[in-house]
Amino acid sequence: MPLDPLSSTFAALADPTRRAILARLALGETSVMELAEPFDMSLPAISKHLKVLEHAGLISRGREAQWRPCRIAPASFRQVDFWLGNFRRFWDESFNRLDGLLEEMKAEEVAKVTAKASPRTKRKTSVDKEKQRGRTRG
Amino acid sequence: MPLDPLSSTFAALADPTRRAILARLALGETSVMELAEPFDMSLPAISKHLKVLEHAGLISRGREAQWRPCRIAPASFRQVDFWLGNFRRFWDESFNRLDGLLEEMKAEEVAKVTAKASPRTKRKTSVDKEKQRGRTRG
DNA sequence: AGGTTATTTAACCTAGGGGCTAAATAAGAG
DNA sequence: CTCTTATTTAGCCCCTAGGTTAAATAACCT
Repeated sequence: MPLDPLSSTFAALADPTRRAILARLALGETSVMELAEPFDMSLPAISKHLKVLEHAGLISRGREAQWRPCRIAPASFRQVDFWLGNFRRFWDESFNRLDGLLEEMKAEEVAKVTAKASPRTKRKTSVDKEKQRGRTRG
Repeated sequence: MPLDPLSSTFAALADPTRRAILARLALGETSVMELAEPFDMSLPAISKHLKVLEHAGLISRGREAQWRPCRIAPASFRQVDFWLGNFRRFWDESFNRLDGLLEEMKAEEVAKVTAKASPRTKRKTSVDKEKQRGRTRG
């Protein structure tokens, strides 16, 4: 009965209402009432959606008087992104380039600080590297 | 009845069997029989899963004699990644750093042009800004 | 205490998802 | 044509997801 975390997270994301709620929460923490306002739907329905999102680890909830403010919780998003990473090479062409760019910038940053300025000019394109690369993101 | 693309994609990803199938396909194109082999499940069940994945745009299928080889299809993965990008700032530190760096660079650029050089030392925290930001990946 | 606001729980309904078995289709192989 | 292999379709179950309304909590206000 209890789905694995990734399954319940994806399941939670499969509903447009819930994704809209998350989009709203991306703008900042807010109450159930305000979250419910845009939808033509009863409050219990929204309450259920929030429970699903919370159980999926996509949001967390606090308590302030009679309000239960909701906010984005990063963990499950991170897991989804991580899982997606296994497939990124199938579509993200700029993945390698961006990755290279990041390293370059980091190197420059370091160069400034250490004043050692080892010049990076080479890009990597190898495929094997995909596997061994320490995640730059996540 | 017809869910929006993102919803059916997330729904397709919400099943561990289907994710396992995708993981197998990440290793390369293969037949239904071979995809079914690891699972203690009837072939029709697998067939249904494949149909769901195909309808979600996560795989595509060819025809070779009596086989219908399946392979990863990039489009829907890309869409998921794109959607996820709206939330990346919530967990990806390197994303924020990149974002900050980009803004800094832009600011320097502007400074050069306008020759007004208002020194930027502070990182943005405004929420509104998030909306107008063009995606870095995608 | 009694009232108002915010949110959840309970009980119910319906549609669709994921599984099965049996049968149908598609395409090579003899 | 017939046989075998690969895959899908057709029904049939059962259970859960998402919605509803009515009632229960929770916490503030007077």
